[in-house]
This record gives sequence, C-alpha cells and structure tokens, in this order.
Amino acid sequence: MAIQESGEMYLETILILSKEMNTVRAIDIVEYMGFSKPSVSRALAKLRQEKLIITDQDGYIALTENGRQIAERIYTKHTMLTTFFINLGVDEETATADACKIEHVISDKTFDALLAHAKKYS
Amino acid sequence: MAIQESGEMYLETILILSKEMNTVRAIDIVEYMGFSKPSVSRALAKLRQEKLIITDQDGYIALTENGRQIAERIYTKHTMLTTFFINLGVDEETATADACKIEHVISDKTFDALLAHAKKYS
DNA sequence: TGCGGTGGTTAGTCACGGCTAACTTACATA
DNA sequence: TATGTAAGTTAGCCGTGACTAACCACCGCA
Repeated sequence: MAIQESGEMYLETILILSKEMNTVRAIDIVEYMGFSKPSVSRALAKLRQEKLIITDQDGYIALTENGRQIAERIYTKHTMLTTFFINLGVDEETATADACKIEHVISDKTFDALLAHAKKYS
Repeated sequence: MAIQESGEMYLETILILSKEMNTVRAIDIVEYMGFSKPSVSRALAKLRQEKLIITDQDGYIALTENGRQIAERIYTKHTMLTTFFINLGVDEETATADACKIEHVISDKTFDALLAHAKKYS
C-alpha cells in the first residue's frame, strides 16, 4: 500500500520535531498536530508496520532510512514553497498553509521546475 | 456544509462539458470522469441539494449562479496553473495533472500572487 | 502501599467518496 | 405489443482518517 498524504504529514512532523527536541514521543506529535492520542497512535502503528519509523521500548520514535527520505523530500518542498510564496508577496501564514497542502500533491518534476525558476527570479 | 474538493471537480467538469456540448447529462460526466454511474448520481444529488446545479425534467444539468462561480474559479486556476507549469518546461501531462490537484488547495491570495508573477516573467 | 497523573492502545463511530448489484423508467424497434 | 437498451437511482459495501470512551501500564510520592 502506497504512503498517503496523511502519512507524509506524520513523517514530516516527526522530522521537524526531531530537529528541535532530541527525542520524539507520540504525545509530542499529538500536541504538535492537534489530533487525538488514538488517531496518532493508529497512524504511527501504520507507519511502523510499513517500516517508515521505529519505536524503542521507551516509546521514542525515530525515522528509518525510508521514512527519513520521504520526510526530507516533503519538508524540502514545504520550506521551498513557503519561501517562494513569501517572495511573491504572500503573507507568511497563507504561504505556510498553502505550502503545506501543495507539498503533498505537487510532482517532483513540477517542483524542480518551479525551484529552478525561483532561483533565477528572486 | 462547505464544498469539498470532489464537489469542485464535478462542477469544473460540468463547466468544461457545457463549453463543448450544449447539453450535459449525468452520463456525460460518468464518461468524462471515469467514475461509476451511482457515484456520479450521488455527487450530483449533493450538488443539487446545495443549489450549485439544477436538473430539468429531462435530466439536463446546468450550473446555478453559485455553482458557476465556483466552477469558473477552479477552471481559471486549472488553466493558468497548467500554462504556468508548461512555461517552466514541465511536460503537458504532468503540468495538467499537477494543476488539477493544486487548483483545489491553493488559496486565492497565493494564486493571485503567482499569476502576477507569471505575467511579469514569461 | 496505594493512589493519581502521564503516555499509549483498543474498540467502536462517523463523514467522505469511491464501488457493485439491482431496480425503475422510458423509449425505440422488431 | 413486447422486448431490449440506455439513463438514472437506491441500497449497501469498503478504505481512509478523523473522533470519543474506556482501558492498561508505569512511575512518583504521600
């Protein structure tokens, strides 16, 4: 089963949290994403099953190599799109919100083209 | 209840079909979108209920003023995004596919900014 | 020692948006 | 007139991804 948009969002969140807090637990994701504990628990179980994350006996979560690759790819799109939109004059909040939705649906091809263009014209 | 991405897709399809065939019936939408008859029937029932389309006694479908506004907005985003991506060097198929997904999630603010930018640099 | 808080899971529900099966209705034609 | 086909609807199912309620396990402290 292919990874869904929701799964990508969880992986990206884990990456972001692990940048800013050393250890990541399910409860941190709950607080960051604003979802309920069971929702996060079930989503993480699915990611664990697909070997995109691993959880140690203390409940600390880490991305596997596969998981990290997906998370980094999404996160890169997120930050680049946000920056691009802000440079176009969009307010930060809107830029972030739009980037967060577009990052999951834009193809690598179009993203790369957009990135190359952004480098030239901003 | 707010209009969903799926509803927008149906409205856009009705607009496109009505540009190219005078009368639009459910079966035309079935063929165009590749969904089953019941799926289309139920989706149209929902749009009818929300007064975004009307159907006459012969089954011919028309957009209401509200429906047309939504459809035009999405369709504009669709065509502009497609053109923009193609101008960036993306192949037509990818550009269309990406536009079709992004058109539903991009905000008016970001779209307008993108459009203004595209006008300047292409 | 036992009690409360924290973290996590299990079970069951819901809306959305696809699907198939099966029905109705109407029309065209043999 | 009867039959077959086309168009549409109804009923019921499924996966996704949220939710609440309720439970378990652990840990610290009075």
